[in-house]
Amino acid sequence: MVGIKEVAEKAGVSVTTVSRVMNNRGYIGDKTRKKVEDAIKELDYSPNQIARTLLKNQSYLIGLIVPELSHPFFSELIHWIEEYASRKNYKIIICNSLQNAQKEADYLTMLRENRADGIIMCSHTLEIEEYKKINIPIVTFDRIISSSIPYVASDNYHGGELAAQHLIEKGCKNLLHISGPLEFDMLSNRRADAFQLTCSRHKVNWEVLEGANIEATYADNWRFIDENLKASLSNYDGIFCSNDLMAYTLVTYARHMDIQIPEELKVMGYDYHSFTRMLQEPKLTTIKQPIEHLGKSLSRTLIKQIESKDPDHNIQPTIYDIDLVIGNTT
Amino acid sequence: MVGIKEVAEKAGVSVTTVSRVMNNRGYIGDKTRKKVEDAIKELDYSPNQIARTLLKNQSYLIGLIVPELSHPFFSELIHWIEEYASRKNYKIIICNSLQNAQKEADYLTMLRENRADGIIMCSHTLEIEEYKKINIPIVTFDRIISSSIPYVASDNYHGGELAAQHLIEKGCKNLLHISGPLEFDMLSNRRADAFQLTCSRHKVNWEVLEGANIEATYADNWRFIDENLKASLSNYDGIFCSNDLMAYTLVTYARHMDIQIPEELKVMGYDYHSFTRMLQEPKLTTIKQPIEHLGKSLSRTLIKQIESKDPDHNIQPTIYDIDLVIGNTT
DNA sequence: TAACTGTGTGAAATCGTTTAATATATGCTA
DNA sequence: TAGCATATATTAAACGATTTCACACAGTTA
Repeated sequence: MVGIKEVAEKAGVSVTTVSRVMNNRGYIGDKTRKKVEDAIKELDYSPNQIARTLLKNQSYLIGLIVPELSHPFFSELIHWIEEYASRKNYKIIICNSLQNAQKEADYLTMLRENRADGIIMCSHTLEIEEYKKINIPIVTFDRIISSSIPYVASDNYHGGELAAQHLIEKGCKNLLHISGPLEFDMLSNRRADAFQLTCSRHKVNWEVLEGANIEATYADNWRFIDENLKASLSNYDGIFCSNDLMAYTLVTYARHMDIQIPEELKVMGYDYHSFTRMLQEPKLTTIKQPIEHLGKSLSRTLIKQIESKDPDHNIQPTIYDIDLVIGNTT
Repeated sequence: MVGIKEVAEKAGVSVTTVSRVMNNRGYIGDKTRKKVEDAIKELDYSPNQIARTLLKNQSYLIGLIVPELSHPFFSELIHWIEEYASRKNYKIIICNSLQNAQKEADYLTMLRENRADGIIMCSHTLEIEEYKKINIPIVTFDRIISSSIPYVASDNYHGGELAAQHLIEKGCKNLLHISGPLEFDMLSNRRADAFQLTCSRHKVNWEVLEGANIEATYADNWRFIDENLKASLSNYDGIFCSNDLMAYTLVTYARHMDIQIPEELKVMGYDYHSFTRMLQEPKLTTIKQPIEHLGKSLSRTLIKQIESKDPDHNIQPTIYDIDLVIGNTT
């Protein structure tokens, strides 16, 4: 591929002059500019950004690590992350961790070696120390890593509260929450906290069951329900699932067991991503995450951090409120 | 960030020696190796891949251009593209064209300037000439650009044929095909070709209506059906949609019009991606694309092309067969 | 006329690696 | 003792851009 040298040669000027024309810097005579532009066109010259990156130490590259990119929630989140980033001229390298700690660590190493300008972490399988030591601007989704690393999240506590309140208002007396895995200290765990507290406050029976995993298919969810709830399902009159896919599975499972939804059992989900919006029957009652805001905010927060001279400036967390979407399952 | 020079200084050797230790090249004494490794560890040295890329002219970067990354078909395709590529140590830059020609052209320029090793094109809004002149290894999905550019696709013709045959076998006499936009010469247009031919061969009435767009939401599809088929819907007893989302919308629309599915109208989709697999009611009859094979094959074909010395070697197209998945809408 | 200002251009250093060419020391063989 | 293979480490050029500094020339000002 032709470089700036060939262009300079063809135009009969120095490489400095070509660089000047390309970047509109310094004085350039009209005739010289013309000569250079002609040479660029004729040789179909394309400036080598790699060389620029090396010199300037700025790659305009953002690493995006997600637990599963084909999950409807994350694919939608990625959409908005990319939308904002591309408008600001940043590129996104997509890293699919599959919740595998080794893969996640490898991706971090790769991003560091390739001098990514920043990292958006939506997957959290490593210890906090691992993230702290990579020394690249980071913003996390749904997890607090340290006070110097900003995070973006929706108001999970409020989400859990709204869900419990809604079920209670609808008359439920025996509630169950099927939560995500609680082992890592993620902010989505606040849904379970709020759920418990709200139930207790209203003197309503409650239980929590861990089992709503991101990577689970319909069949996985079905199996989980069948193994853990087959016998006890009729004990509950309201179930709040930590994601819509589990809620959907539960609704069809319950119907299959001849339990009337919502009369005998009310079911709520969480997310309201493209799958749920598309779904017409049932229309799930769920908590809507502001995915567009979350995605854009992740990009915005990271880029602001990258471009601010003062590294400790603006590391405020951003928390978006959620909405209750009422369907016909409650 | 520390460079190889600082490491060399700390270890009391030359940069060449450090480079040798890193890459296991040439002779290195045990004591020297130890000194270097200690220095690397102590300084937390991370080799700069950008510099390597500049020198070797190999970025291990693949540009992936898709029309809409949050669409269930493409997000699943991306999953498998990434899966294969990451195993071969390639990185994926994700480019969401949104079917916008300007955005697509900008992405191509960006990938060229960043010296991507190759490009996977799943979005096709530009003229063929534009793709030919970028001079980077390309593989396309679902479109033939030139005889020197390999493509991967599923057997769209067979898909259209199977769909028509199935509806005919089920007794349909008046068929409609809601196709994708036919303006660009994409291989998915073969579905419409095969549909027409198969109908004609079996002496069955048929029509084709363009309107199944990738970016369409449920509401968009509903509006399309309402505007174009409201009056004529009862004229048909079988409709083959070019994607599952349109088929799903159509099923709910028809039911809303009190048309019995499948008794009065049989509906088929195309894709069988995660949304359709998750969906329990209706269970769509559809044509299953082998998304995993398609994604891996896109990566494999591109990487083979990148790594082969002979640039004209192995530009065979790859075509995967499809399957009929029978649900309860036919 | 000397100093200054505005305009236009080029040589060379720099970013962080790899690698070909070269140097040096050691031990072995003829 | 020269010749040679082996082992180890270094020097310097290269990759393709940007940028600092230097310089040349023309016109203006004091």
